[in-house]
Amino acid sequence: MGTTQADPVQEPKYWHLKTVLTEALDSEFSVGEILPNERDLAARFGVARATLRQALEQLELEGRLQRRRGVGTTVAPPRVGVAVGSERHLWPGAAGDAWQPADCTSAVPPAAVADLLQTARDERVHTVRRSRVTHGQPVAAELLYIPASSVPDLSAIDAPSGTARARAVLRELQRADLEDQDQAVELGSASAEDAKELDRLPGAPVLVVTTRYHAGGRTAAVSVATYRADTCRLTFGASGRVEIHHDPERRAS
Amino acid sequence: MGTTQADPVQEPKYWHLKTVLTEALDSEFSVGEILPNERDLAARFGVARATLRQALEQLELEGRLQRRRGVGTTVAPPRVGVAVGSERHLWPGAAGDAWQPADCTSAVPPAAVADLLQTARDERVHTVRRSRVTHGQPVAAELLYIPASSVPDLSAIDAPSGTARARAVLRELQRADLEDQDQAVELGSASAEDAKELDRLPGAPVLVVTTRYHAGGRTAAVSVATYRADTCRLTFGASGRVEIHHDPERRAS
DNA sequence: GAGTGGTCTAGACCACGCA
DNA sequence: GCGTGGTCTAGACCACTCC
Repeated sequence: MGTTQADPVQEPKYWHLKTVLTEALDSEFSVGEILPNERDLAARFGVARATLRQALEQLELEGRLQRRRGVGTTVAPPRVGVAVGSERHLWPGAAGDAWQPADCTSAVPPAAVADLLQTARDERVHTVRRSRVTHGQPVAAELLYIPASSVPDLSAIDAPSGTARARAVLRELQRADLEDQDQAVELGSASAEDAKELDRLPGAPVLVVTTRYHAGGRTAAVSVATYRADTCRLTFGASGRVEIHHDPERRAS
Repeated sequence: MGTTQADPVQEPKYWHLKTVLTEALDSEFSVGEILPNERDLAARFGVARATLRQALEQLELEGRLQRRRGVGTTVAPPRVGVAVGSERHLWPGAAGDAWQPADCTSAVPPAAVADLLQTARDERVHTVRRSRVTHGQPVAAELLYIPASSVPDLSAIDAPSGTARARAVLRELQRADLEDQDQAVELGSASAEDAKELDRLPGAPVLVVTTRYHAGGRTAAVSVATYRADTCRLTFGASGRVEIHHDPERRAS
């Protein structure tokens, strides 16, 4: 009855690698430092490159590493805390918000958004693109969906598209009374378009924040914002910011 | 102006595969249905199994698929909306919350948590494990860190560990005035321990929600909750729930 | 034991950033 | 042009679930 076995419980190699690398990152590397390339690292650990990459991918997902094609792998700084839920009762585009309007067009929203807006599935709405930058780095790309009925007085004289129109639409939106807003966060992967704005490859993991703005008893606007999951920590309802930590991996001893 | 490009712009195979599969899922499959196995699918699409897997991994990440070793790949139901930020001004363990206490021990918290708690890095605190179940499925595992000073009247007579003690600690916590709470969400990967509770493999993507509870001008407790990223959509501050949609991938036309 | 997804290998070529 | 990470292949074996 030998349960005595020291049981090398078949921990996958890439998992063990991840542990080893994590410890090395904690003790022997400093932020911004570049790691040896993948081929060298794989050789050093005696594994195939694909296996090493599996470990690196997880570490990048956890925000410990940053990899760039043609450049190399570097040690990532701690995640940035990004306030997402603190400006309650504020319209998008309110003075001093962190977003920069980029463009405005008109389009039929995805069915899911049309349902949130309670518009017909083939109804065109204003779409405003905005981007959010922190510490000089792009952290989020947003698409705002605003039914024409939410900005009834939008002047036809304003520019038909572009940044100017984006500002005009947001300005008009401010005139309604914002009653409430609610948000949801889920994991997604960057579309080709978002990826470009976020300086990542398509498919990169993102945190998708969907916000509904309520006014006049209906949903006056919907925002779909995609945040870089590797570099961002979304904060909700905090008063003071605390710049601290990461590594969601390690728990109690 | 030539946006006319037929430009075979070198879209990676796995990306194209993902698109094709997504469309197939939308039109030809229903929730719960099982897909052909990976070897067959790969053959059908004329790619290596590894390439097909890259596409499946992304789809699973986006909550469209569910894969289980030894079983197969099935079409996942839409993500569940899980209320996370609505019970403001409520202590963990308040009557009717969604959590079920599982265990309670005492341990030195990770440095990051000790900093949040403003305790010494080698100070032991109470740690309460809880789990959250929705629709019969486990969706989250939580670790609560509670300094002894937050529950000063905890009777030494209570059970030294186990569910009973967990309840006792939470009960004592209610006696303080909760002044505020703030939360942060970030992407992480499941520890071996969490993975088991969440019925996933270690390393599975999770949304890590860190909550600080403020009372008496200090941080009275810290909660680190890990939610299954594949199945959960975290909702904040909503009044009414709206069960709708997913696919954060598709945006405006 | 049969069939599934999970891990791993040892190669190859490609896209990109930079000098 | 060189070195980097990103994609892809065609195999192999393993861990798991279910019959």
